[in-house]
Amino acid sequence: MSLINRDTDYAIRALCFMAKNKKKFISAKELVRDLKIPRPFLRKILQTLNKRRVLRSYKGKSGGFVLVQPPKKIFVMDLVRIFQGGVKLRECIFKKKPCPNIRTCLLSRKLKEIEGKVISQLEVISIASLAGEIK
Amino acid sequence: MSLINRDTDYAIRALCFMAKNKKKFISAKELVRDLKIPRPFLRKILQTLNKRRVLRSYKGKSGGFVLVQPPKKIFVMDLVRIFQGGVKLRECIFKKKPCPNIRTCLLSRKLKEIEGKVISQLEVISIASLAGEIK
DNA sequence: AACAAATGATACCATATTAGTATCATTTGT
DNA sequence: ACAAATGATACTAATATGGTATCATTTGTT
Repeated sequence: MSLINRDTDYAIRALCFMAKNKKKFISAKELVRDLKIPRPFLRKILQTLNKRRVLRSYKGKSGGFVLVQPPKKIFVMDLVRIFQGGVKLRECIFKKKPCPNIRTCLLSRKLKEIEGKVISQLEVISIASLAGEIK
Repeated sequence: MSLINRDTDYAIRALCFMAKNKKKFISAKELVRDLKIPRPFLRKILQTLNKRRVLRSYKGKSGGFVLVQPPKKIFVMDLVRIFQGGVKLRECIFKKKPCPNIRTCLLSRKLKEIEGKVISQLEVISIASLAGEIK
């Protein structure tokens, strides 16, 4: 029931590393060395971040990845959306039919409220705030 | 990533039903008929609720289950604890070693905060509040 | 005393999700 | 031309979850 899965987690770490090295291209190799994430796995994540334009990738020798936006403007919630499709704390068990139970729906309503609060909290955690070492 | 799994969900429904029929013993049979939950599955849930003394069971012909406490005093968070072991929105990926990353731990701290808020919200949703039909 | 109707305990299976791996194609600086 | 980088995609393994099946025990009723 983790709010954040491994993809998101690894993405956050990679982005934090990059936030502190903004000057140059960063290759998957460097990230693997620093973050100790399995290489093919990290590459998949970087590719996704590229497609979703959080990063921009450059092929070829001495290629790598660069942040597209400043770390202040990248939020944990963005990554949760990319890698987990958002936060859904309440999937209705009856996916197709309308809920047969009023009670269930009362519960749903309350869970939706909680969900909204969680989302708005994730929307203000920036990569910058996580990357800061001393602060 | 649902906050509530099926066990908890079914338990809530069963308890809501019982909350409205407090007078007599209620058998698994009746609950199955009303709730449309697979029988052996519901029975397992009722057994757990009995062990954790949310219900009390009575064997034998015309036996069944009774609520031990008033519905006002049974909270969704109690059931989440029973069936899901609580709410853990952040399992540290590095279970054994201490986290190698400061950033990860900064994130952990923020997620813990969110988790605490979620828990306190679940702690005030009572079965009574979910069972009420017209209200 | 026997039987039926209820719960108790427990072992099992099937499916979906998740984590992680492997492979080959494409691009590009030197 | 080659090496070093990313792009795309298919596959495998482990774990969690949802659900089923079976047999034992208890107890009211006749």
